[in-house]
Amino acid sequence: MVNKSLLKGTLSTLVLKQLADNGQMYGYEIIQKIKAATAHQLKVTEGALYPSLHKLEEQGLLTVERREVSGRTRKYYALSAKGKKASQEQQQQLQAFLNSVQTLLQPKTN
Amino acid sequence: MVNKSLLKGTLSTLVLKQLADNGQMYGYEIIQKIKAATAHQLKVTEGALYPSLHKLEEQGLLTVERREVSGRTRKYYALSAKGKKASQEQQQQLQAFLNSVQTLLQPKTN
DNA sequence: CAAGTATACCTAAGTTTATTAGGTATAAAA
DNA sequence: TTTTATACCTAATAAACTTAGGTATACTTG
Repeated sequence: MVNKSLLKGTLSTLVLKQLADNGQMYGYEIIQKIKAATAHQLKVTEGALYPSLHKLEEQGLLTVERREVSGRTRKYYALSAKGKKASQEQQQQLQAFLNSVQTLLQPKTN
Repeated sequence: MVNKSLLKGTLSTLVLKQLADNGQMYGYEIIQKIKAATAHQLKVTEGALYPSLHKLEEQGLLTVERREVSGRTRKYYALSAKGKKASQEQQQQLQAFLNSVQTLLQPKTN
């Protein structure tokens, strides 16, 4: 009943950041990486991730390459030039947002 | 064209926190407080805040009291007992979420 | 004094972005 | 052989915003 995902709006920024850090990645891998990096705190669902990837691709921020790996198809995504720029901008905005929220969450000094 | 609000999901938690810190507050005041506290970084719109307050009230987290002040009606909100508990829980969850996102935003150590 | 700005509340339509709940398919493990 | 992991996908629904209005009073300013 709790925790209806605080993720809204931040997912695409986090995806871009993963690709900025790791170069080529496929969807399933992104999900696992985020889960591992946050000690299973953040769990990106496939229903959120795949549409997000498709949108980023559509916006020209990602390039895609299909590859067969041990019998399965993977779609490797990477940042385009436009995507690199967007990634940096969105990281800065998200950081500013985090700072603001963090400020508001500070315990009140009575 | 930028910045389609990263606020999604966090607003009600921030509202509860404001009330936890300041006791009674009215809607317009909450908007100004958040704007001021974040150096105009976070701007809560009325279209977001008022429905949020109504929902929190509906959930029994807030109590309301109408008051006339210098010719205008204000609705003063305060945390109920249930609201105090919810406020603390939601703060903790939001903090955990911020920590996770912050971790993911850390510059990669190559 | 009139007009604009600030204060103070509200809602409805539309958009975005997630959740939930499916679906397909192969490979590895039990 | 059945389950779990890997790997992709989408459609219906829900939540939570933005945008763009509306009403009304008080204060400020040319």
